[in-house]
Order: sequence, then structure tokens, then C-alpha cells
Amino acid sequence: MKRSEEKKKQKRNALLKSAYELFTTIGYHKTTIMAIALKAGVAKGTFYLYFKDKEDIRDALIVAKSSQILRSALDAMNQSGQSLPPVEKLIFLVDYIIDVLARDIALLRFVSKNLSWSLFINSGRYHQSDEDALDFRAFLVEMLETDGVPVTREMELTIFTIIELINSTCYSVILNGEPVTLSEYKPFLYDRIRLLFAHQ
Amino acid sequence: MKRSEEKKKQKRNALLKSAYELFTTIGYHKTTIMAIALKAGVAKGTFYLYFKDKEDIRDALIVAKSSQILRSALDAMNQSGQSLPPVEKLIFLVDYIIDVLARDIALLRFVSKNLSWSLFINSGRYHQSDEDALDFRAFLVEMLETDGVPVTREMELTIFTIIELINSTCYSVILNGEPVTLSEYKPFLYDRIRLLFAHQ
Amino acid sequence: MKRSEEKKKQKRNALLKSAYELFTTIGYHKTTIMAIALKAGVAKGTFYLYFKDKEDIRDALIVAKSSQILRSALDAMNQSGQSLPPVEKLIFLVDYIIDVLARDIALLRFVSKNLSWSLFINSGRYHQSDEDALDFRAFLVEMLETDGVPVTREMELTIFTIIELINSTCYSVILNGEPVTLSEYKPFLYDRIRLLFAHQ
Amino acid sequence: MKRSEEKKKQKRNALLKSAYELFTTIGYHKTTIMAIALKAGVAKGTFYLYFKDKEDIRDALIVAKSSQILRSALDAMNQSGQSLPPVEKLIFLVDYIIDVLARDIALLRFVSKNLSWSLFINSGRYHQSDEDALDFRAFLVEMLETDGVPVTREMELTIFTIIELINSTCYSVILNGEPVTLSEYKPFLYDRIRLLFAHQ
DNA sequence: TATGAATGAGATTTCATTCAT
DNA sequence: AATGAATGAAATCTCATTCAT
Repeated sequence: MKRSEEKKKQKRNALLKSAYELFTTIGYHKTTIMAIALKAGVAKGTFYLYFKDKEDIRDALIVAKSSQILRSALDAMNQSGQSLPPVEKLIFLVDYIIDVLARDIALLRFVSKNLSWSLFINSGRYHQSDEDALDFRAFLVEMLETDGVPVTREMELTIFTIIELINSTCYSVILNGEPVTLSEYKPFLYDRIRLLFAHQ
Repeated sequence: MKRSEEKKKQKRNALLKSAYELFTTIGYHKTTIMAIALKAGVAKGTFYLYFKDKEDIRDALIVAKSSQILRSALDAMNQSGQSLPPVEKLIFLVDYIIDVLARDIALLRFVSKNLSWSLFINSGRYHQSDEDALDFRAFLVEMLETDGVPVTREMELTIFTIIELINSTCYSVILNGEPVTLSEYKPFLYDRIRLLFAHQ
Repeated sequence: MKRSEEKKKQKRNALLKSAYELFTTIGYHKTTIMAIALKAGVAKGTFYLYFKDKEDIRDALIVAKSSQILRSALDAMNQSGQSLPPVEKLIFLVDYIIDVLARDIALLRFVSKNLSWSLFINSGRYHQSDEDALDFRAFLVEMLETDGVPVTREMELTIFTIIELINSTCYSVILNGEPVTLSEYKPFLYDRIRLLFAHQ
Repeated sequence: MKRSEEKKKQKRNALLKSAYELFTTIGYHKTTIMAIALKAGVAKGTFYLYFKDKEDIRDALIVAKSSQILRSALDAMNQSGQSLPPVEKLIFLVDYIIDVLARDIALLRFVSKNLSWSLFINSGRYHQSDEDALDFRAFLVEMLETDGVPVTREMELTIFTIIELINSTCYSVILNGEPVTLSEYKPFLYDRIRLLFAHQ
């Protein structure tokens, strides 16, 4: 990579970083392009050399952040969850991701308010041309098949259902602590995942 | 009620209606107070006699719309679902609401993007002093107890989980038709509800 | 006076009082008709039954407040300054008024910012039809003549000069304490008044 | 100075000029930002790149105009009043300034209604960081000392008193022509200044 | 590439005043 | 006489976007 290309990458990252900080602290709509540029240490006009508008940088952020979470979950599983049975592998991933989000509520809020999980599901709709994107569902399907679990139509629905369930319940529980705390809810949730999974 | 009070009520409703139409067609952020007032046939300043700002009218709409849906579901059940067993009553309500939303996607989008369901769940947090508000969870709990189903802690979690499940899956399915159509998904979903419900 | 007329007088006074309090605390331009009416315990529309607009009530206030100060000064002199020589009578009045204003800075600010003293001087320009108004200059001239001091053209200019001098220096000194404190400045000022007065 | 900086200076001046013309013709409160910008030939938003709000541009104007007057008075004295005795130098300045204001009543009104003279007196309170500002009092003190007149505490009070006297009497006399015309009042006033000055 | 001055549409909000009740 | 809902002009200010340098 050339020097100039590196610089461009750096500037792009600086803009992404500053946008993320502003979005998660003062909110998307109250964040101005001016503020993003200022915080990133570039001029207002420069922003437009890297992103089309505010929506554009938000979408780029969603992809980047979501993929980042997922990738770290997969890394963790590769290190210490290789020998688990299929359902437990799924639960391992889920548990990892929940913990990440519980520790970083700004991230949870950002990722969850911004359709995030559907990124994992709606393969490719938002990540055309984005090298960083990952497809959670595709990965799960592959993982199950590798472990010898046939992925029937019904199994696909189960996976979809489970993912949605996790997303919305965790959002409520982590953010509001209602109707239970996360540590109370986790065993209950994982039990239900096993139940739904078993019931094919 | 006096003449003037009636008129005020009418004007308030006209504003709500016009705001709803604009929010669901051109979107919340692109809707201006000016446009709401104009469409409602009142002056811009008049808006501020009834609502504090755009957020205020949106919140009022969420409460009104959510309660409206729920109320019609309850009416329907009182008419034709009285003799069903508890789980089937729940499924009846859910089915009714899903059908309402599937027929009115603008409504689904509005209600779902705007925390809506949490209205049913977070008893009273948003409906202080709002005569129109209803509490879905409280209603379910009462219904179950009337039918002799003891509402244990675990049962509460199950209800919470089921509501969240319905909300998020339907949102995806109705809006995107992914990964299945609604008519395909419904039997699967109701089956899982029965499973979760039975598994106490 | 009839009952209804008394009531009207009372309402007018309530409006004046509340306007004065608002003008002196939050300022003339930031004070709204609405606020004046509210504080006076009447409806917004009622304001317009008593005053033409905000300027109208301000002018009425200036006349009322200025006359009130002057009247109390004259009363005090009638009680304990009757036997003083002419210049000392003038100084007595001045001293009395300065003390009143120094004790009530809101009043000083209001009266001084609103041409006030010119009320005393520009005989009648603002108090057409106002029963409460008093004319300071006319009074001084009469007082001097009664005491046998011929009021020549030059004497008129002296009086004018002295009044203006008092007004502007006191405004600065009381409000800012600059360049001296009031108690330091008073003897100096009175000495100069005697000087100017003597030098005919 | 760069091209762009020159342009900025020009635009700032255009805004100041147009604001001054509007303030002095239609009045401060009736003048809108929009009108100022329009008259200056720039867009509404551009105003906000140069001034915070209407108060900000007014304050800048007061400083600029006051200093301008004073500076021209000093220039005139340096040219033709160098050899006068101290009091006469003061009177020279005063006479010059009075003539300027008498010729430009809008300026008098603007400068006088807007604390102006206190600018000369309250050394530096309003002109922090303003390159244009001048300090009348400081200048007088220096002038007197240069001429061998010791500036005692009492002399300072005399200067203060004289300045205030000039300010308020001229305001009345020039504006209203009451109780005398300016040409009548001037000799009287200067005589009194000499009197006050002599009487240490 | 980068800058940042300039733009100007447009958003929100206030409030004096009117007028039907 | 009193009310207060309604008006709508007008004011302030923001900010995405462009473009000359």
C-alpha cells in the first residue's frame, strides 16, 4: 500500500471513530457533519471526500462494528469452544456477544437501534462491496453442517427465531434490567434455546 | 362537555391524525411542524397550544396507536375467543395483532420503530396520566390467573420472552418477507409458543 | 366611586405592579404581555382593556414611579427642610432622592433607563392627561421664587445643568461604584452644586 | 495579509455598516439579522460567521463608533490645539466632539443610548482585546500630567463629573433643543467647566 | 487533496393581537 | 367586562452542501 493510500485509510478511520463517539454520546440526529470533521481533525469539506453524507457514514459504522463483534466471538470459539456440541457452540457465541454488549452499552444501543442483527441475517443486503462484512447466518449454517447437523427448512426458521429472540430480549434486559437482570435471564434463555433447538 | 372543549378535542385529533399520516409517509424527521399544522387545517402556532414539540406529538401517537390495536384485539377475543384454553387465548390475541399489522405496514413500521411493544411491557412507564393507555402484560397475567394458571416468576419470563419474540420476528417477516412469508411462519411460531408455554 | 370602578382601578394597579416587577427583573423586551397578565391574575385579552400595548404600560409606569419618588421627597422636605436656604433645599431634595434610588437599584435602573428625569424637566410632554404627574422643574422654580431668588435665564440653565449632572453621575456611581463610592461622592457633588449655584 | 483575510475584513465591515444604518434609522429592536445581511449583500447565515447575535454586532459598533469619534478629536487637537492650556485643551476636545455629534444626530442617539461614554470612562471593561478601543479618561489624565497638572483624587472626580455633565446635557440639548439651543448652551457650559476645573 | 467561507433553505418557536363566546 | 383559543407574521439560528482557492 502506498503512503498516500495509508493516509487516506487513516483519515477515513478517524472520521469513523469520531462519528461513532458522537453518535453514541449525543445521538445520531444531534451530531453534525461539522462536529464529526472537527473531532477527526479535518476540515468540513474533507468529510465529503470520504462519505456521501451522514447516513453513509452511519451505515459504514454499522457494518464495521457488527462485523467486529462477530469476528471476535468467532475467534474466541475457535480458541476454546471447538469441541462443544452444535447447540452449545451456538450458545457459546451468543453468550460471548451478550457479554460484549453488556459491557459496552453504547455499542449495544448503536448496533441494536441500527438494525444490526439483520446484518447477520439478511445476507449481503447492506454489505455489498464491503470487505469487512460477515454473515452470521451463513456461518452458523456452515458450522452446523460441518458438525453433521442437517440444516432443514425448519432448522433455518429455528435459527432465525433464536437470533431474533436473543436480539430483542437482550436489548430489553441489558438496557432496562427488566423484567429481570441479565444474570438471571441468561440461564432461562439458554435453556429455551436448547428447547427450541431440540424440538425439530 | 362544553362546546369549546369538544372543539379542542377535535383539533387535537386532527393534529394527531395529520402527524400520523406524515410520519408514516414521509418519515418522522422529514415531517415539519408546519406541514402537520397545515394538513390539520390550523395555524402553525396552534400546534404549540396542543403539543410541546414534535417528540411530544409522536409519543402521544405511539400511546394512542398501540392502545388502539390492543383494545381491538381484546374486543375481538371477548367476542369469539372466550372459551379457548389459556395458551390459545394468547395465540388468538397475537394472531389478531399480527393480522392488523400485516394489513397496515405503515402502522407496523411506526409502532415497531417507536418502542411500541415496550409500552405493553413496561407497565406505565410511558402512559402516566394517559387515559388511553393499556398494559398488555398486566392484562395477560390477569387473564391467565382468571383461567387458573398460576403466574410464577418463570411464567412471567416466558410471557416476556414470547412477546419479544413475536415483536421482532414479525417485524422482520412482515416487512421483509424473510426468511419466510408470514403465512409460512405463523404455524411455526404458534407451535413454538405452545412449546415454550408448556415447558414450565 | 362605584364598586365597578374600584374593581377596574384595582385591576389596572395589579397590571402595573406585575409589569414593573417583570420589567425590573427580566427586562422590558423579554417581558411578554402574557406574563404580565398571568402575574396580575387576569387573562391575556384583559390586558388590552386597560393598556394599548407594552409601551403604553411602560410609559404609565414611568410617570407613576417618578411622581411617587418626587412626591415623597417633597413630603420629607415639607416636614423637616422648610427653614433651609434655597440651595440647601435643593440639596435636601437631591439627597433624599439619591438615597431612595440607592436603596432600590431596580427602581433606579428602571427610572433612569426610561428617560425619567426628563419627565421632571420636559414639562408635560409625557403626562398629558395623567393626574399623577408632577413637574420637578416647575416646582423648583416656584420654590426658589417663593424664597425670593429671582429665576433668571441663567438660573434656569443652572438648574437644568444641575439636574442632569445629578442624574448621570448618580447613575454611574450607584450602579458601578465607579470611580468612587456614593458616600465619597456625595460631599463632592453637593459642594459643586453650591459652587454652580453661587456662580451666577 | 492574505486575500481571504482581506475579504473577511471587508465583509465584517459591510455588516457593521449596514447594521449601523439600520439601527440608527429603524431602531435596534426593529432591525432584523436578515435585514442586516441583505443590506450588506451577504446571506443570512454568513452573519453568524462574523457575529454571535444582534447584541454582539451592536457592542462591536459601539466600540468602533466611540473610538472613531475620540480618535478624530485627538487628531484635531494634535493639529491645532497643542499650545493651549490644560483646561482649554479639554474644552477643545469637548467642543470638537459636541460638534461631531450635533452634526450627526443618529450617531449621537446611537452612541448615547448605548452606554458609549462609559466606554471612555470604564477603562477597558468593554474593550478587552479590541484593537480599536480608546480610553478617554486615561488620555485626559496623561495629557494633564504632561502639562504639569497633578492629577489628585479630587481632580479625577472633577474629570468624571465634567464628562458626565457634558454627556447628559448635550444629549438633551442637541436632541430636544431644550431648555436652550446648543449655541446658547455651549458658552454657559464651557464657563462652568472652567469653574469646576479651577475650583480644586 | 484539502480547506473553510459562503450559502440559503428550512426548522422551530414566540408572542402581540384579534375575536367569538 | 372578561376570557383564552387561534392566528400567523416574524425572528433567530442551524447545518448540509458547494466551490473557489
